[in-house]
Formats: sequence, structure tokens, C-alpha cells
Amino acid sequence: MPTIYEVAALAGVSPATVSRVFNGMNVSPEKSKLVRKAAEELSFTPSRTARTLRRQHSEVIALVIPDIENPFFTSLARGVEDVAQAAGYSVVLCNTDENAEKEARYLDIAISDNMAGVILAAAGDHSDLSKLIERKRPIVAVDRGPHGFDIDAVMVDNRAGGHAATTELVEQGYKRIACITGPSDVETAQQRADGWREVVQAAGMPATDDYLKYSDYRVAGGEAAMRELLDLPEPPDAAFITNNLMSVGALQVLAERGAVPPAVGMAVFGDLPFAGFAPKEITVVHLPARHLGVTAAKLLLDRINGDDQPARTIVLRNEVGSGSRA
Amino acid sequence: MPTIYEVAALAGVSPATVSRVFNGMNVSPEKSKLVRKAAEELSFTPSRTARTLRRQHSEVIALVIPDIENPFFTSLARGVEDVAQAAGYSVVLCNTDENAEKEARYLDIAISDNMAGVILAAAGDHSDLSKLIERKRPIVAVDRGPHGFDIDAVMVDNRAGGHAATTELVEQGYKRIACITGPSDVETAQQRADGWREVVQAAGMPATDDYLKYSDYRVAGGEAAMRELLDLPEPPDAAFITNNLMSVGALQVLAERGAVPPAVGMAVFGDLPFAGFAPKEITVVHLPARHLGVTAAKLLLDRINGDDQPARTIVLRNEVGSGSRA
DNA sequence: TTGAAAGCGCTAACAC
DNA sequence: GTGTTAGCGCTTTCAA
Repeated sequence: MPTIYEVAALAGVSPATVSRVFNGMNVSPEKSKLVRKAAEELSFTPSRTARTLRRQHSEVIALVIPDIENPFFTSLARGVEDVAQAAGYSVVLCNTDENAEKEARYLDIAISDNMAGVILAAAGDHSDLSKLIERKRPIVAVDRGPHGFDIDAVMVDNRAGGHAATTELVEQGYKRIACITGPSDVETAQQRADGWREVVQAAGMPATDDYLKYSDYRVAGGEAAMRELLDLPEPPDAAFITNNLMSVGALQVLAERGAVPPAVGMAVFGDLPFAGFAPKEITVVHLPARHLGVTAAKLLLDRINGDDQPARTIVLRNEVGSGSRA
Repeated sequence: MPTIYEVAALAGVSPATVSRVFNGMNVSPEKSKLVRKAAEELSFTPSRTARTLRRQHSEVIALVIPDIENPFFTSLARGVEDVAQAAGYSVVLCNTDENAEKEARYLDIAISDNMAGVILAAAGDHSDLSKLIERKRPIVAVDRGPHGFDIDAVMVDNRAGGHAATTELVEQGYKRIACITGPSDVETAQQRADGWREVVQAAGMPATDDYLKYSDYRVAGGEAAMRELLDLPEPPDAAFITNNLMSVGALQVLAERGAVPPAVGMAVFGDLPFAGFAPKEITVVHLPARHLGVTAAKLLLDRINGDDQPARTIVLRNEVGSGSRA
């Protein structure tokens, strides 16, 4: 592995000059040319490790998400990636599997690797960000809130979305509307269910524990929950499902039992993945997944570049529509 | 940021001892305890950057894939991740977007960051791995071949899969079977189409250019290609589609035109994403996506650990079945 | 078992 | 505009 010293020797300049060339600083055209030629000849690749050690921060940002197999998060990731790339940063994806320990490990790595910053969709409501904050590493929370830490956040209005989706179901004439939501320690799960509860109670419909299933935001979880609901002595005639993946599972069960929407009503928080084939009668709260990522990345870059204003929270709009997007 | 020096000072030992404690080397229990306490007190996190610089390799492996929004690759990624994690490595995902430049950039970063190794699903057939190889960084090719470089590879039998899928269509009685495949510079696209061509020609059916569409392995591409096929003066009565995402687009078009399978026959190489709702009459060549990842990661770890045998190529089985998995 | 010290490859004062 | 040099935080000989 050639180093700047070897390049410098070959080019007949000092190591500092080589460094300057590779960092776009002022160097005379002649020397610059010499350096480039020497570097080429040795197929020199600068060591980002050494540079990071010296500068105390790298050009990579960590994107920590709970489920890399969920299209919502990959779409969000694309948003982050696109703006990060444009600014010269690379993004490393860290999959926590909704697991607090894995998350903690990745956050440690972010520190330990001197990463420029982290964008976090938290695995639960107990993420410990104190070390990051102590060390002044910028963090922005995305999709899921900052849980008491004073940091930037980019969110959607979960309660309002749950409210709108459920309202739609009521207006469609359904009378017993259940809710399948995510883990009880994930705030989005609570908030979306809150929206549901408000509407259902206001309409004088049952909002019992039987009708509110906590699950896991995954396909299999949605399947299981929907099965339980349909097996109730008095099964619901519609369900509000608080994420995309669980709705896939739920739909599956409905199909098995020959009760595809609108036979049983369905509203979903989040876009159905690869929705081309889903029934049109499903109500969908569209989420600006990519835009969440873009926005979070912009906030993070601001902070990395020294922006020092008080923490901001940005709430993006989500809009209710039908099964497939316009 | 506390360093081992500060921990050493507080614990009353040398920096070397602190290092040894954190690397599980032989240190007397008493000193060890002192060090741990001091580290805890200072909330010390060792710098992986410094360690990497010193050791000349990190504990991270790069997984370079063409499309992070394709469930096939995220599933593969999960496989990689699971075995890497278990061995103490972290995985960073690099999304190349089927773009050779982005890929080259990421491969450079892998070198520059002293990563332990890379698993590559190549964006085209011209990836330049020479720098990696020069520097003796282990690489394993996954899903797509090594293109002349002498490295480990984990593949599926694309030609055989294309053959089997198309044969199924023939047996179902379709007479004019088209093929929608991926970019012409991606070998899997060629090989799968080769399998199709063999069967179709052997059956005395047309295998004209009209019936073979090169596309982009993406939803929109599948959509466009299927549209073109159906608009032909003599449209096909079935299609073999060489990846999961394009089949989603194709299915969409078929649905629009009221020609959902089996009205028009369809066979797909790769599992339909979130398939719960797809017609059962679609023939699917199931791909062991996760297993590809697992296998690739194991090979890579072998190499990282110094395994020095000649390059191996492992071909995993894929099996033909119906729309949804058992 | 432990410590002293060199050095991984780079950048950023500082001097010229 | 350019060179010299110290040092980022760690690991690893080498000696004791």
C-alpha cells in the first residue's frame, strides 16, 4: 500500500503537498500535475482511516433503522443516500432488527469510528443517546421521536393519520373497527392507535382490548393478529392496520377466508409494498418515506456543518388515498 | 474523548495494559478490574479508527449491491449480516444503483477504509477488482459472477432456472412465449434469457428479437416491456420474466388489460415480493436469497481468517414452484 | 505479567 | 506556495 510519502518521493515534493493536492488546496499547477502522475503510477489510494484519525471525524454517516427488509425504510434510506452522496458523504446502513442491544452496538460503533453523524429510527423508546451527545456527534431522529433528548427530528403526524384512516372506515359504513398496531414500546404504534381510538370512541363503537392488537410491524405479526380478530366471538367488520408489512399479512388472512376488502374493511398506515395487486378498496395513508430521509439528511448535514440553532422538529404531511398511488 | 492514556493514568497502569484488557489478552485480574473501573468512570470507548490504522484492517465488511429497494438483495443482506454479526463483524451496505461509477467509488472506499473484505453483486460485467486484489483484500462475488477475476463466487444456476421456468410454460400449453430480461451487460440477464431461448427454440416456437426484451430489472422497466409486448401485432400468450421486480410491473400491466395469469401465462425468476396477493397461476423459480448471503459471508470469513485455497465457486439450487412459497 | 516506545498514514500548524 | 514536523489513539515488539 503506497502512502503519501512514496508519492511525494516519486513526485519530488513533500508529503504535505501531496496531501494538499488530494484535498483541493492551493498548489501550483506543475506540482499538482507531478503529484497526480505519481499517484496514478503507484495506484495510490489515500487512507481514509489515517485521515479520520487525524481529523477526528470521517465522511460517513450512519443510518440506523429497525428493519432493512421493510420497503418503507429502504425508501427512506434512498432519500438519505441521495442527499448524503451529493454532499460527499457515504451512508452506512445499520439494521437493528427492532433490537435495543443491536442498536446500542451500532451507536457505539458510530462513535468509535468517528462517524460524522447518525440518523436514527429508534428500535424502542429507550435509546441512549447520551454518549453521542456528550461527544457532540450530530444525531437526527427520523420517523420515531427523540424520547427526551434535545435533538432534531423528522416525523409524520401519526395520530392524525390514524384518525383520518379510521374516519374513512367509519364513513364507509363499517361498524366494528379493530386496530392492529406495532410494539407497545414504539411510539408510532401508540400514536397511530390513539388516532384510531379517538374516532372509534367518538362514533360510539367498541374500542375494547379485544379490538386493539399489539403486534410487531411484520408480515407474520399482521397475519397472526388478523387471525385472532376474525376468530373473536364478535369479529370486527373492518381493521385499521398501522403499518405496511402487517397489512400484507392481514390481507393474506382475509384472502384465505374469502373476505377480501371491501367484504371486510381495511385501512393502512403506510403504502402497501409493490401494491399493484392489492384490492383498490383499501384506504391508505401515504407516507413520504423518501422525503423523510431527504429531510433528515439535510438537517444532519446542517449540524455537521456547524449549524448551532436549537433543536428542530419537522412534521411532514401524509395524505389519505386509495390502494395505489396516483 | 477519553483515550487509553487517560484510562491508564486513572487506573495506575500503562496504556499497553489497557489495550490488553480491551483485547482479551492476559492481564492479572486485579489490574484488569482497575482498568475496567477506570474505563467505566470515564465512559471510555476505544477508537476503532486508531486501531484500524494500527492493525491495517477493520472489523467491517462491505456488502455492495445494485438495488437496496429490491427484496431479493435485502434478503441476501440479512443472510450476510447474520453470519457476519455472529463472527464479530459489522456489515455496511453500499447501494450502487446498477451504476458502475458508484460501484467503483464504493470499492475504493473499502480499500481506503481498510475494510476486512467485500461481498459484491456486481453492477455490470466490468467491475475492476484489481486494486482490491493487489492489496490482498478478500472479495467474494455473489449472484453475479467474478468476470475473469480469480475469486470465490456464490451463484444460482441462471440458465437452468430460465430453462425450467420456460419449460413449465410450454407444458401449460402456451404457444408464443416472450421473455423480459435485465440489462444486457448483466450476466444473469443473459443466462436466464439463454435458458428461455433454448426451450422456445427446441419447441419450435418463435424466439425473435420482438419477443426478447432487455430491460432494467426494475418495476417500471417490467411495465414498459410488457406493454410493448402486448402491443405487438402478434402479441405473446405468455412471458418469462427474469426477475422479481419486473414481474410486479408486468403483472400490473396485465391487470390493467384484464389479462391476469393464467389468461396470459407468466413465469418469474425469483420470488414475488410480498406475494400474498399475486395470482396462484404464476410459475416461480424460487431463489435462496438469504442463503446466498449466508454462503457468501462464510466464504469471505474463511478468507479473512487466512484460508488460502484456490478460488471456489458454489452454485446453489433453485426450485420451481407456484406463486407463493410453501 | 507489565511497561516503554515506535509507528500505522495522514493533516495542520508553523516556518520559510 | 511549499516543506518540516508533531501528533491523532491505538497495538505491538522488545525488554524487564
